[in-house]
Amino acid sequence: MPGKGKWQNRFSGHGRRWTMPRETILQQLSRTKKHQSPKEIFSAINKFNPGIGLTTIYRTLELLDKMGVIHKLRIGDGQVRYELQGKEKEDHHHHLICTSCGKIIDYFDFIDEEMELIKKTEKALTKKHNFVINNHNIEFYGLCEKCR
Amino acid sequence: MPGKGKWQNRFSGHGRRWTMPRETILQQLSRTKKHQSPKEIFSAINKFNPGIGLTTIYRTLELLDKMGVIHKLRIGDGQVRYELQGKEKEDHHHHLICTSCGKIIDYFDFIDEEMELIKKTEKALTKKHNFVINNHNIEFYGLCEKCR
DNA sequence: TTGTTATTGAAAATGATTATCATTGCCAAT
DNA sequence: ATTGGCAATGATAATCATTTTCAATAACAA
Ligand SMILES: [Mn+2]
Ligand SMILES: [Mn+2]
Ligand SMILES: [Zn+2]
Ligand SMILES: [Zn+2]
Repeated sequence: MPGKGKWQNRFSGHGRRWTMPRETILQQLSRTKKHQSPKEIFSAINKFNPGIGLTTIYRTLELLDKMGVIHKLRIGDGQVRYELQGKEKEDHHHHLICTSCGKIIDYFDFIDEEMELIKKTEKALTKKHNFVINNHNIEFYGLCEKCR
Repeated sequence: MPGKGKWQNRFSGHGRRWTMPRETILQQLSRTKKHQSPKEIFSAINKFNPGIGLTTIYRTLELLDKMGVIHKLRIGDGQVRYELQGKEKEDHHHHLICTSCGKIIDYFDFIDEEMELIKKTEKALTKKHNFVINNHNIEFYGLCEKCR
């Protein structure tokens, strides 16, 4: 059944429901590659759909993150940020964060080499500390073109 | 003038003052290798020195971080954490964080290889995005022995 | 010793996130 | 197509970490 919406199938039949707010929030996340905070998402949606509450945004984002549909970012600016989680290997990336203005740049360089190192490290750490690793995070901090 | 305290010289003569609260906070940070939150540091100090306020803890930690004496950690548990910043190359490490109980493990494995990759990436990113990189952060998330 | 001013601590303010709870509406079963 | 159970919602209040304010204090250069 094509045209049902890209994500609906991930909600049906799991005790979860496909609702208008969730669809709207996913649309807003799809609309840009920016890393949006709950408040930003709320503001954007609120302009044309004032019915959706900030609480729902928070809850939905948390759920989508747990489902692996989106990715939660904690740069240090006082609010959490989210971006859509691509499914392809080429979508995997990390971030360059300006400590002055908060600008975030996605970078995709050396990801292969990085993945190799990550795998090796993961393996060693899993064995050494009896730890199951599910995820990793790499970020560079510095000053962007405008701020330095 | 030896025995003046390990850090005093970093405060004198820079418009900064060497005070009892600062010394106490640095002592508390030295007392353990744990990654302590402001509140935890406050509680520990408060037991034997109830005069030092939580506000001062916050301000001092921020200052020490800016001075490069300590390192700020933002794992996702709702509060910032700090650890002493070692000066030797061997002190450089990253973290393994349990998403269930919040346990943090320092690891020092593959740091050399990592540094090589980091340098290469930094170089490329600096050129490509005209960005000055000052710092980086790497962490693995997963489940610790007890939680999995 | 003294004047300047960085530092401090108590209290209040801020601001993001979470909890509560009555209401709504999705959807599987009929 | 209807409906009953319960997941989801939204308004509101509560939490809780961090920041701001401001008057009092104390480090330290002169
Ligand atoms: Mn990104
Ligand atoms: Mn550490
Ligand atoms: Zn910038
Ligand atoms: Zn654990």
